Amino acid sequence: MGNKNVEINTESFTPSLAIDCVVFGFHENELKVLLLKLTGVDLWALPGGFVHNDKDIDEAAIETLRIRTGLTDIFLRQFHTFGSIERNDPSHPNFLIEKGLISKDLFDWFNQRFVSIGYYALVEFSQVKEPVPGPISEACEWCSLNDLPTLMLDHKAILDKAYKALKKELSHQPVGLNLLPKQFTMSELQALYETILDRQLDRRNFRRKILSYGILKDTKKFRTGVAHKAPALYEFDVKAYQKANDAGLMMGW
Amino acid sequence: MGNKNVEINTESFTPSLAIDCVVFGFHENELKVLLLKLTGVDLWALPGGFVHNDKDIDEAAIETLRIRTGLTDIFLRQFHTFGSIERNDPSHPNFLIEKGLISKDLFDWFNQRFVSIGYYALVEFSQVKEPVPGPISEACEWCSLNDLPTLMLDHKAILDKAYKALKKELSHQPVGLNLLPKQFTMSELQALYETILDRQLDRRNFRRKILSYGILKDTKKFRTGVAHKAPALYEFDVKAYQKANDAGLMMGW
DNA sequence: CTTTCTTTGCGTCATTATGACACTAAGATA
DNA sequence: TATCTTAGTGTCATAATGACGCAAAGAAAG
Repeated sequence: MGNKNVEINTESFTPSLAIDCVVFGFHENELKVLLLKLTGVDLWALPGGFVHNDKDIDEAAIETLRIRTGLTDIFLRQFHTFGSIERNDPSHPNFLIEKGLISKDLFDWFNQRFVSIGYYALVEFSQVKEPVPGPISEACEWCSLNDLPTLMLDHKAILDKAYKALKKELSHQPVGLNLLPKQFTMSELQALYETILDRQLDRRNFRRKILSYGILKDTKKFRTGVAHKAPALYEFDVKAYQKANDAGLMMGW
Repeated sequence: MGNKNVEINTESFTPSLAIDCVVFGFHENELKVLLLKLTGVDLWALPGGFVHNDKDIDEAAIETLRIRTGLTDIFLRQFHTFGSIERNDPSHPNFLIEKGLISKDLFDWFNQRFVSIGYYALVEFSQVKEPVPGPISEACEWCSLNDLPTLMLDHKAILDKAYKALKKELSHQPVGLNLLPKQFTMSELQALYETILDRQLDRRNFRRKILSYGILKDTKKFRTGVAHKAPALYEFDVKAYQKANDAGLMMGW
């Protein structure tokens, strides 16, 4: 079962090191995460990978994202490194072999102690047309944060920590450019904030505050064809957005 | 020169992984960092260490701190993992051997690619009586952040990032309990904040704000014997402090 | 075509938080 | 006793925030 697919040149990887990516997307007013379903088992995993000996760890994250989503130039943030000893489940390599996910010659590699560097990514949902599974997995899908399947090892803990980091980031940096399409309505932007913060916000106060940052550009266009009054379409003013991002703190939601 | 001292059982360490600690202290209105001076060279380094195969990475940081300061129960935060490929200077192991800092049989170990997990620690300056150097170093001293010596490899970058992280933390969590003695005056607390933020604060507004958080307890005692009006002594209300810490954000300095 | 309903866009108002600054009291020193 | 410096308290104007009202723009229903 798919052993042939798994060709890992373990020689070229830095031992003990892994990276895991929590890829967030926003769709239908829900936060989604990109997950891989292990082949033949009802277990899911975060997209991840190993670190090349002669590459930055950031490169490993970028490469993982490219492989799964096809996207380069993704918003990425390292948020935590996971290195507790319990995360290293000694039965895990056996499990992988039993399920035919890896071949026996990879046992030693997977039997190491791994420390995993966690990254989270923000991507525009619609840009990821067909996420591709890896050699160990049979599916790569967006899963709603509110309805997650069972995750491998400590991946649930990693995901939770990433979500917390994202929540925190939202209070200091204008998140949104990376999660929304080019043009969007005020309501859509607010929905994103409400979803991430998991809290209702007053419509009018939200508009006042977000506009006061001066990072939005009114496109003078309107979303038509939808019910009710046609809402104005906004874009991010990329220049001002970057400036606000560098300046940092604009907190308080 | 001191080769005898360096006995590292590299077998028991997780390969490729190192940890570095940025230990902050506050003394005479200055932020200090604990640094080690390499033996016989005018180069300094952050206290650090390797990770035992069967220990959490956090343990490695705790152990490093214990060895250098004698303190257990230290405030510790993982803030970033450094894994760029440039940080791995291939001439570094040679340098260590040339200077007699390590013996040749350790060459292979030090010649690996290392990824370093950065922690910062906050300690009460006076509690660290006599910081102890390691096998590679001849001195362990507090150095003022404003007047740092030349640091090894990318340790300056690590230190800078730690300082930034501390600054950020200050806006969200009540830092101070760990950096000040049990009892302190309002001015001393303010000086700490001003030092970390590197910015002057209005005396009266600072008092109002910090008191509004309800994390301070008036001890009803006064610092006597000093010049001018005797200032009141405060303590942290540990319970309220922890609560504020858990609740998170109270931002805005 | 008119009414109804929902969403958008703009605004008000009271409360709170913030920054700037004045004044008095306490205690050491001259 | 006068002087000087720091501590402690308060004021005031302005900015930021939270709660909420209302009219206009359409789509849908009658």
